[in-house]
Amino acid sequence: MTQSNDKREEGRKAEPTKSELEILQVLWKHGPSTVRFVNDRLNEEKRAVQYTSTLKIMQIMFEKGILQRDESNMKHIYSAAVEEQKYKGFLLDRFVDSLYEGSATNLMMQLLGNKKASKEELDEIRALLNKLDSE
Amino acid sequence: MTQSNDKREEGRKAEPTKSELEILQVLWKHGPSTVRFVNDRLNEEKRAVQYTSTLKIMQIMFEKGILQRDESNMKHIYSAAVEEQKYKGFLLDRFVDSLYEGSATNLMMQLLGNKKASKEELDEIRALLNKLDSE
DNA sequence: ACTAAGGTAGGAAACTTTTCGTACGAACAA
DNA sequence: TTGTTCGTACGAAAAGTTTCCTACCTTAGT
Repeated sequence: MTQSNDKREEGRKAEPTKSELEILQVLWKHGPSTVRFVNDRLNEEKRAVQYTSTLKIMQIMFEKGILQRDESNMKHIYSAAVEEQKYKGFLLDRFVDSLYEGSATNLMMQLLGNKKASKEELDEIRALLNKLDSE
Repeated sequence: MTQSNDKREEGRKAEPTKSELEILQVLWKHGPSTVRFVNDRLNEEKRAVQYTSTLKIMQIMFEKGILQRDESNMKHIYSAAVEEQKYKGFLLDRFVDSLYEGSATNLMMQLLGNKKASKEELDEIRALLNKLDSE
């Protein structure tokens, strides 16, 4: 056996659905929260969604191991079980693989050509490039 | 009325599914093709999939306006109705919006920090940056 | 004319994801 | 104690996606 048993399956967050992603964003942004809180944020920032719908999805995510929860109180407190940067990196890799044949550069090209980046952002990127270079 | 009627709805390719994306890739890469050809490519490069399954999905995509087809022959010739760069740009925007709050820079940071880019790629990016700067 | 091969079309079935109705428990105010 | 509010849990319905079975048409070979 390697290091992976069937207890948590660290690496297998195969397909985060759109809803799951929205919920993760809220938890990453605001930290551990109740279902009520998450649902309110979704309704404010995204779209109308019923309380029990949010609850259901969060329960499912909990079962999948994407979320953790503290059940010591009646109001369960949920939090992301996956690290934001790691997880986004994982999704990014998949995205790059599926659309740009795995070439981050291709994506960059597209991004830069897209006028999505302002002057300041370009400078920022340049700075980062230099920083990476000197390492 | 503006210029949009209900005939084609240019802008509304809401949710490309995974399968749809795979098919688009094939068509972008190889140009106008028969269903048979696309299906063969999918089976070679991706995964086992039945001919009629591919057919079905391509028919649906046609109805959605994502694909065009030439029916003058018995063997319909399908092609992408959406431009590769434009469409990928669209998907990229959505991706950036949903994961990085619309900040391309944030994404870049992640990308560069991810070691997904090699030395040569970094140089390439730098070159592109300079080119953009002088415009 | 007949058959075989290969194509399209349509619909049913299987899965997955999302939404919601309902039941029920705990906390609290009157 | 009783009623109201707010929470969880469960399960079914609804919607979307994917797969595949079947019917039927066209072409080419015999």
